[in-house]
Amino acid sequence: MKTLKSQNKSFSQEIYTWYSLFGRNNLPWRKNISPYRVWISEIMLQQTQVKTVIPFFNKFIKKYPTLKSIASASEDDILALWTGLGFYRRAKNIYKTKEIIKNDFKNRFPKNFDELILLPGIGRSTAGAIMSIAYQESYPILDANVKRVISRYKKIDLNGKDCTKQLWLTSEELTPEVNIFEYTQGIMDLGATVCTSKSQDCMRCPVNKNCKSAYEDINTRPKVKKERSKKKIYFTLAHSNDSFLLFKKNEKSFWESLWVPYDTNGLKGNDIFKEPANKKITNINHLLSHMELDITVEIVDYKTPFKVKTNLEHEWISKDQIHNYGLPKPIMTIIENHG
DNA sequence: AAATCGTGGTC
DNA sequence: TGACCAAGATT
Repeated sequence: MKTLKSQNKSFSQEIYTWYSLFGRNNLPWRKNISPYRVWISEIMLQQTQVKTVIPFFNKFIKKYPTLKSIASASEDDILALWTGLGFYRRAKNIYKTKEIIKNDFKNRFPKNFDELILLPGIGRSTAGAIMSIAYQESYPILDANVKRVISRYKKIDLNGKDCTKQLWLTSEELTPEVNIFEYTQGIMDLGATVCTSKSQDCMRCPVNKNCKSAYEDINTRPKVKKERSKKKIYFTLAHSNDSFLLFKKNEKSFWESLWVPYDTNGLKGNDIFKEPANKKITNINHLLSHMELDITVEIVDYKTPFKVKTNLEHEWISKDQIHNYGLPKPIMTIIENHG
């Protein structure tokens, strides 16, 4: 019988070995690993670069180091720690999930994939990451790194139909039963440092031998051509005695549940404000992923805070308390710079 | 199932 | 410098 046992190590073994030599071991969520910390980091890392997440993760963990410590946190508490990070639904989902874990799991972090994937904000990839990193059980992931690495390795067209299904099947095939922790971290590190979206350093790649795209100058990026719709927003930001009048945004749209100035809804003369002692208008162009905001903010200064006649949820928030509230980045910037 | 959901890194 | 895109999930 012809035994064609390959002299080469398998894909996962190569990744494992490479990780032990070149893995990024200094990332904060790779220290003191717990299911809770893995969960928080994985949520923050969704569609967000490592470099961006690091300070947010550290700040979050400093305030809420454990599942127990976050048990009684409010949604606003969690949103406050998300200010400036974006995709604020993630923070709301962290709130929902910790409530579910508290009420339905006796505040013990779920250990099964089937339980994890039912939790808000945890999809297949995040559940797989928690299983493999926190519990060291063999589950595939499919984040941007894995997508890129295996699509090049197997030459899967990222613009093709059903490519997501193919990618998941491929990720399953390549995912090992053993050393799952190192493999999962390793393939992400490989995608982040060697096989990046803008450069393919095939010379340093541990799986270049069987890679169908090795040393090819290919572009595996999917075509994304999205028109950004434009939206005008008119805010009136009342300020007095170092406090700012903010309203909780309750529409099911962007920045939901964050605190913003009064939205005049495009009406020039607004109803709930008296004539201010001083006013100033600033204009900001702010990009979201799917739209372009043209924000006009009229900052109106008053000698003393006044009672606001409205049914809208609102508060006068002092500057030293502002960081306990969830605000969109551009609004936070305006407030920090005013005064 | 295409749209929605943020912000900053990177070149 | 504008454009791509990043440890995706949800509806």
